[in-house]
Amino acid sequence: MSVRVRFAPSPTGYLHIGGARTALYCYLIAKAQKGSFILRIEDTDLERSKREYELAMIDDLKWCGIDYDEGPDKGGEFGPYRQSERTQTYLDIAKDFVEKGFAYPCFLTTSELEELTAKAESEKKSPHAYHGKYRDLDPAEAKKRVEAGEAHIIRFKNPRKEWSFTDMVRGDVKFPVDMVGDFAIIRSNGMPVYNFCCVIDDHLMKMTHVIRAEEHLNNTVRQLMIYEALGAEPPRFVHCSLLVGEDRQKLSKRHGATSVKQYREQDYLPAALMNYLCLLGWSHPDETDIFDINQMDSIFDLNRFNKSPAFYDITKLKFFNEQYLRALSVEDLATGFEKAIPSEHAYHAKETSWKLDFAELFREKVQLFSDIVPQLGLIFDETIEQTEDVVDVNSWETTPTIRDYVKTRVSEIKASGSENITSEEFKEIMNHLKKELKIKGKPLFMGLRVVLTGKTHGPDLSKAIPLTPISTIEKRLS
RNA sequence: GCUCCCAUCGUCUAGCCCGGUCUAGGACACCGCCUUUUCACGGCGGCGACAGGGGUUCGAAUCCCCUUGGGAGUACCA
Repeated sequence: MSVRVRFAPSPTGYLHIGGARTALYCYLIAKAQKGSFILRIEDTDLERSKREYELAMIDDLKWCGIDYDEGPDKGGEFGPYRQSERTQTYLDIAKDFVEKGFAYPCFLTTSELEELTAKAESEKKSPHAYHGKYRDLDPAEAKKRVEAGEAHIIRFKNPRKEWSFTDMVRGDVKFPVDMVGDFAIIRSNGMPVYNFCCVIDDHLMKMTHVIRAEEHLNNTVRQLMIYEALGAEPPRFVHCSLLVGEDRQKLSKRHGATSVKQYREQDYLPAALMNYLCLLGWSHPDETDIFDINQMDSIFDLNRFNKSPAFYDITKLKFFNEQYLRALSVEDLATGFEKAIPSEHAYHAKETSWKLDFAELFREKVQLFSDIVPQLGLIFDETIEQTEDVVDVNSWETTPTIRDYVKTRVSEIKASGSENITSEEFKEIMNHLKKELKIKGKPLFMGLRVVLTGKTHGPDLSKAIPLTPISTIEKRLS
């Protein structure tokens, strides 16, 4: 039987970094086994789910390079792939469950439930100890009350036995009899609940593997019960490790940039992000770390998951991004810059050679700008448009001499109508300083750099200066 | 509280299943040197870990138990 794996996000926000990693794993496993990868939208929580998020998620997945075979916008043999469009299926099964005694209507009101939960807490009992109040109500009477229109939910009747399953990452996992109570499967508004829909769909859509993060591990016990009631064989479960922040807690919004969208906006390269994410909880058999996720084929082995939670470290992400940035062709880099070039450089940007020169210059210097490296737009500023004086111009005694001479030459060049200093002219300036003024070594290079850029490090001057408008240079000299 | 899961350098991890080849390997970060008449890249090197305690064994990072620590779940969220 061919492998079928699904990624089932809830459209309640933008695609999360953790979600992207899970999606990536699902995608890679499906690919490695030549199976199918399915996108299913779990939007049964009417209040929180929004169509715009669904669209944004699909868009982000596309940006990540994670392509699925079946999904809400693609269709497929087992659709629809949006749970809100499958409500009747769930309701029919719930009804069947009630008739067969696997589930029952519960008339507990929200306030009653709160009271019982508080009572359980004070008695140091498990909070679900009282959820089964209507469990043994006569079915005929329950039916009568439901038909009379009394508010109710449908609860699953916990068969109260021990459960266990073999997780492909965790190994054998056992759950005790009273781990959960009689949990809800249909809300009072008539909408079904996650654990119920998830199992029904995984069954109906013929999933062979359920791959998700460890936060769902405990849900498995409820799901196992539903599989049994359905008379269905559960799929293979793969609970991979959680992504955590610096406080070691589950990665969430408060940890900073945690949505894929934010990295897109900062121009991170998707291949770099995927490569990094792939290694957070999984290891390559060859112990290599830079690799193309699309060239893994059967290398992606689900026996290589690490069980412990992984810290999402942006410093290391930046390293991956740098590696990918360097590997880009000069042409691709130049294309990437196009949108980032400020209008005052428009005359430059028209020249392909200028763009290529700049791209090449940039590539050499990627590391230098590691803080802002992903942001091509800002790179431009850092490389060419350094405006702040961060260094004392007089830290070298030769600096004033250099500045005076450079000032004179720049005025001359400008007077001749040039918009920038050519490499030849720059070389002449260097030679003059060297030969006529006898300045050499560090004072020469650093002096020139400080005079021209106001900083003590940056790209090779002979390359950067010809790319800088003469007006910008003049401003710095004044 | 209860249940489940986890535990190798600061971080991501290899090794663990099938004990010896591990004075524990790689990568990020950090530090140093070399290269470059700057910075960076690159090369070389350094710092740096088997949570603790008991077993089992000739031998344990690897197997077993306990302790400690961390995390997740405990919803009419997913």
